[in-house]
Amino acid sequence: MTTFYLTTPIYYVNALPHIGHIFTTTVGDTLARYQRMAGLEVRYLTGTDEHGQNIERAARAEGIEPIVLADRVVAEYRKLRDRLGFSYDDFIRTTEKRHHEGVIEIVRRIEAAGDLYTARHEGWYCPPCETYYTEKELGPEKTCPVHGTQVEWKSEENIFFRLSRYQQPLLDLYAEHPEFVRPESRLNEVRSFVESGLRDLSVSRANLEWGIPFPGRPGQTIYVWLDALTNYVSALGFGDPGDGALYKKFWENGDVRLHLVGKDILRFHAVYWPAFLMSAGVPVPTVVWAHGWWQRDGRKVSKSSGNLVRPDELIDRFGGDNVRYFLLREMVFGQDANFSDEGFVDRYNSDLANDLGNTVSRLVTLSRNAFGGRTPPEACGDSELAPVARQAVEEYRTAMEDLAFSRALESLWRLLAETNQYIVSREPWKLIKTEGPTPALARILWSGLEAVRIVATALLPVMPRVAPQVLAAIGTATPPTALDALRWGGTPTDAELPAPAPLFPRIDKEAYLGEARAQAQEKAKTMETAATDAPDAPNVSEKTNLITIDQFFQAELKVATIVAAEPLPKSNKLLKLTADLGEGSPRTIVAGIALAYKPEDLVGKQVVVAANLQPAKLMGVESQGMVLAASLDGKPVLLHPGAQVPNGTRVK
RNA sequence: CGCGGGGUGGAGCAGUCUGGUAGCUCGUUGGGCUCAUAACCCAAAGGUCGCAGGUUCAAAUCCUGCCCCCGCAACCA
Repeated sequence: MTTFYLTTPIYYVNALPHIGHIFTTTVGDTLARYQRMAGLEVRYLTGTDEHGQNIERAARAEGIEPIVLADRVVAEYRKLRDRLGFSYDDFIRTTEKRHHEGVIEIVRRIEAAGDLYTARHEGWYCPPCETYYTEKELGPEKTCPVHGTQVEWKSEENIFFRLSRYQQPLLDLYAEHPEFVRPESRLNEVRSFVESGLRDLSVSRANLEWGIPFPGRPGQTIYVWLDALTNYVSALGFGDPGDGALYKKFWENGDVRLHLVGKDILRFHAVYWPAFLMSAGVPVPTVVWAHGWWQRDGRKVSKSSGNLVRPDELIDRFGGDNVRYFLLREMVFGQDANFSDEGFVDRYNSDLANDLGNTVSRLVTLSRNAFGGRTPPEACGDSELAPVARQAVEEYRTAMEDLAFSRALESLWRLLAETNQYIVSREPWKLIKTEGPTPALARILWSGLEAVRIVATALLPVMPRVAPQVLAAIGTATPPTALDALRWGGTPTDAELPAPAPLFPRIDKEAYLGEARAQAQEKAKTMETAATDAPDAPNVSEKTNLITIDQFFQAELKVATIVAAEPLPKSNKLLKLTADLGEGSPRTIVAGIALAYKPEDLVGKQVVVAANLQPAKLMGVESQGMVLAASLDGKPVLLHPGAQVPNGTRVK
């Protein structure tokens, strides 16, 4: 039997699951379910990446062990299995013993191949980035190009992997297997990266506690990619002293080994990972498939702007399957897509409530009325709808094989539209009155039901819980498990037909949008307060949003006059302000207001400044305070006193 | 020369690789139907496919130049 091994990326446990994780796992799940129905032997893997300095730091900040933090986030991921009906066969955590064994084994093989060497690595290092930068990349005054904070001169021994040795083998791989990277456009990206030259890759860190110790290299810890990527084989028992049957079946002798990834981590999966495997003498994956990102209301999703799409409320409100449908229908696989509450409700109402739900409802009612609460007593093999359905199924299958879920669903919905047209053109409600339950009427209604049955069957991989309900509603109590059920002819004749209940009740759009807005505001509030006491920690528990007056007075807010303002070179958001707080010498304050204010308009204005903030370097300039502004959709609106007051006046 | 994504009827998008009458969903307007979840069916209005050149019998699609928008702290798929 053809094997089909499918993986999602393993998710980093420093944040709660969001729409992106859910999307990738939904895609994998739908594909896994589809391929199972197609008769392949499927194994579907997901999991979590739990090592690294970021986790360590976040845990310490909360005063807990990293594993405790990891456990907490993992619990959230596991909850999604039930909430969204995920059917993965395995969930791997990089802190598990089996994973350690796999990593040790792959390192051992890479070492044996002579692809590891130790070298002193010296340079400017940014701790938050965990990255070295060259002089050229640094900002003014030796600052990190990313953070704008001071970098450190660091010198440490690292283990390097001879990635450079695999440049040509990788190019050969891409040439021989152009399907290795999908979609095709991404292959060019990967190829040109490799063609531009590969440098050896540092695969260890010297001062990293939270990770897997590098075998035979005391003091070194295996760094992220060599650790994390290996999960795809360690989960199959690679490196396990046992029989390794799963590994042999699904990897070594497997037919399809497919990694789903987001476009941001494509390079690691399409370059580093196959290079590691080639070195270790292990087969490379057959496909790395990259998808795009979800945006929120047309903007990139980010924690700081508070526009995360948290899946919980959506699932609570609409159910997991409807969320799955939306995600798969709305994103053209491979490209970025946009999430909005309005778009969600529109999609739900028009596709699920109007088209699918209503079509079921009208057919069931007609049938029940005509045939005494049962399906029509006569099938219709040569229905006009049959060839239409056949074509829809064909398009659906082609699209599903190509991970083009939105196209697959479109073709099913075309069939639904045709079904509605068919019903209208035959006017069965008139026939019931004029001629009664004739064989002709039976064939018409049976055809309609059959078309819907095919749609619902094709939806099983997409909506694993709701699709069976649809099937049950039209007389098929046991959902089929194989794709042959997509052939015309499966609707039972003269079978019991339960009274219709709305499967997809319509949502009142205006009411829902109001509701969603109120929720978002509520959430923004709790997030703000949570951010003050645990900057990077996942906020699982409820936090109160009340502070005491003493806490409030910890912030020294003072009035200051802006005496000078100039833009910061190379920055488009920052202005460098000189502000008089009545302290003798003025302060330098960097403010991210350049998009909303011109420097010349600010000079002479009085503003409110948080005066006892820790100084911070932004683009190499030390900022000695913060100018207060109301934040309106990310655009700052400065606060000014209602009347001129002396500089340094306390605000309370 | 920092990197990347994008500009297609009112909104959101597909189509661009592999040129050949511009398509989908929603919305709007008019009509129909009454089995159905104010649903469904029919019809209409609405687009110089960012701009300018070029190649071609033919360009949303290929080439050149330009304009505009969005993202690029961490996290993250």
